[in-house]
Amino acid sequence: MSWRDLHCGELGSGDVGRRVIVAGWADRRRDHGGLVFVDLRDHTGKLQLVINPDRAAEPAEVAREIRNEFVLQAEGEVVARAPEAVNANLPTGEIEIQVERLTILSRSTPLPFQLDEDNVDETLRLRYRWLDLRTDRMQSNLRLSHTAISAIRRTMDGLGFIDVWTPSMTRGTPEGARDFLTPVRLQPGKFFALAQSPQLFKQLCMVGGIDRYYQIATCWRDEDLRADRQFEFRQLDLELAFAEREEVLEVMEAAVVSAFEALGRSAPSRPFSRLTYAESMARFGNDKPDLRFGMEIQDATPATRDSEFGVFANAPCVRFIVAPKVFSRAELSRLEDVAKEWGAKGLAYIVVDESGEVRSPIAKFLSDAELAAFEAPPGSTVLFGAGEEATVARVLGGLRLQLGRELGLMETGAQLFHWVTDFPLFEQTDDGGWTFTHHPFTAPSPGHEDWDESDPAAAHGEHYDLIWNGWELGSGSIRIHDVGVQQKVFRTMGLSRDDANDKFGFLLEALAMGPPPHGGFAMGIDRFVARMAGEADIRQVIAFPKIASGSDPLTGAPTPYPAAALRELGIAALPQEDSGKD
RNA sequence: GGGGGCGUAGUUCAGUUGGUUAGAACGCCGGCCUGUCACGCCGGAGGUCGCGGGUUCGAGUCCCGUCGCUCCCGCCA
Repeated sequence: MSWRDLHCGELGSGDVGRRVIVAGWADRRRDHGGLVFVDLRDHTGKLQLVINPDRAAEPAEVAREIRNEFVLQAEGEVVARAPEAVNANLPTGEIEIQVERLTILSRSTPLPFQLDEDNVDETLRLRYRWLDLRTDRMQSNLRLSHTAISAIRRTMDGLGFIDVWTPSMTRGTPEGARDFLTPVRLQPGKFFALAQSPQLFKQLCMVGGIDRYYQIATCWRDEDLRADRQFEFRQLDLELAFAEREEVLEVMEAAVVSAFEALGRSAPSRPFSRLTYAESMARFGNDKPDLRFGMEIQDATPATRDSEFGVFANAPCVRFIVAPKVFSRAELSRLEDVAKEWGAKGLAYIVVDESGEVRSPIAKFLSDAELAAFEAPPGSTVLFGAGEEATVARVLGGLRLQLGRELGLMETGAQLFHWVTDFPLFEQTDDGGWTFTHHPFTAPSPGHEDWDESDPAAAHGEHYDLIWNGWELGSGSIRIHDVGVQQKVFRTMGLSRDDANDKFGFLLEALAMGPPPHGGFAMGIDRFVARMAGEADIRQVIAFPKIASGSDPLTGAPTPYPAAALRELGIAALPQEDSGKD
């Protein structure tokens, strides 16, 4: 004997005459004094129960006690509603259950918030997440997440990948994000770190002959939380032996497309388009360009080389974007503030109004040839960046995105996926040293193996990012499988031989024992799913997320821990200083 | 570490240039109601206006501090 014969949303007019047992939550009770209606709800939908005291006296008594979110079991006949009583807004609206037996399986106190209320404070929702999970929004998000991830898993399975579990507790890597540390009783004074990613283990799987590895891997990073960042998150993590870049990209495209198809969405067309890092920086001002709109950055450096406008003539780089709007003085002043936040000293502009007339504080310095070079149609504004190339790119890239949002240019409904490739292998640190752009295991591009260790700026790596409408979904690379090259990368980073051996000795050893060429990828699954669900933050697709302050309002974690227990772990908590005092 | 926004019944919100008893809707409690589906009608309870201090005859409203939540920058190999 089971609690129910079928789900609430599974009944229809074809079931009329059946006698069924159903169970679920009381979504709403409408008590007419005699007749009582109850909407019974589960994850499949709602179903109307009718309790008629003339037909069933005992259920009518029970129905009086029902309150919102009581859990009920009802037995009765599926009956067709009279035509005027059909509810067209309800999928089960043509029928109802004429209740003959009604049982309250569990009761509920009044709820801390209404499940049908919009804009409920998120911390309150998370404090009572078990209630929030009952809402259509969360039901739909978690099911969408499952559908997408299942499809991706099936795709990976079909392509010959096997799911290999790698450790959560591993060795700390102080040069990455901050680690979550785990003390261990058997090794007092020492710590495991929670894995920031399975990177090294999946490479070791390749050395171990696994051939094709994947995992929906949980990763932990002790950094500030954001709308798209949690302490712990999942990534689709994969690695292929004997792989060239094209194979990795094909696998990722197949995975992404399969998720779209599983959700019944029109999938992005393959192959995804490509852009080099240099091209992306020049045309869009960043390495994760939003291609849903134009307003591309254009170069004016040659045209302004001999400009009478000193700012242009003296700048190593002059670029501009043309916005399709005539901005007012006040708007331009606000845009200048935006530009300054991105590092500009000011914002030069030329307004070309609807009649083609030019309005600009700098126009008098510009020759006709210069003005002609900007090609601004009537009804537009040219915005300039002048200075160091990196700053100009950042400023104009920032303005472009800001204006794209403000002018609604992004609202095209397009789902644009593309690759950014050919990243520099190294980038300069604040103290003048060099560090990896992606991670230290990325292979140099063919022909870039002989970089100058004191000035490696020109070296390109076999690194690629996957971008979706201006969001970085993930990144990957062909890895180094030559122990000498790996040692050279560590040297370029300023890591001594001893340091490298201490931290990554096991990798260097493995690379010395027959590593196959290999490469892979990692994609943020929660971010991907959040976007698929149309959610602005990943908390809405995670069952029990933390809030921005880094705590869990449901359990109250993290909590202090008894000193005696800490002692056993070989650690002690420092006393917390009063805020506002030294 | 820095910057912006928010904080008023259980919930979502309103609250005028500072003004005397802080409102609405939903929810909750009680009563009535046999075709509703956001059921309806009548009645009721429910507020340290986040907290502390200040200005003022008078503060939800102005000022200072603080706490909480949130978004962003830094950070996230």
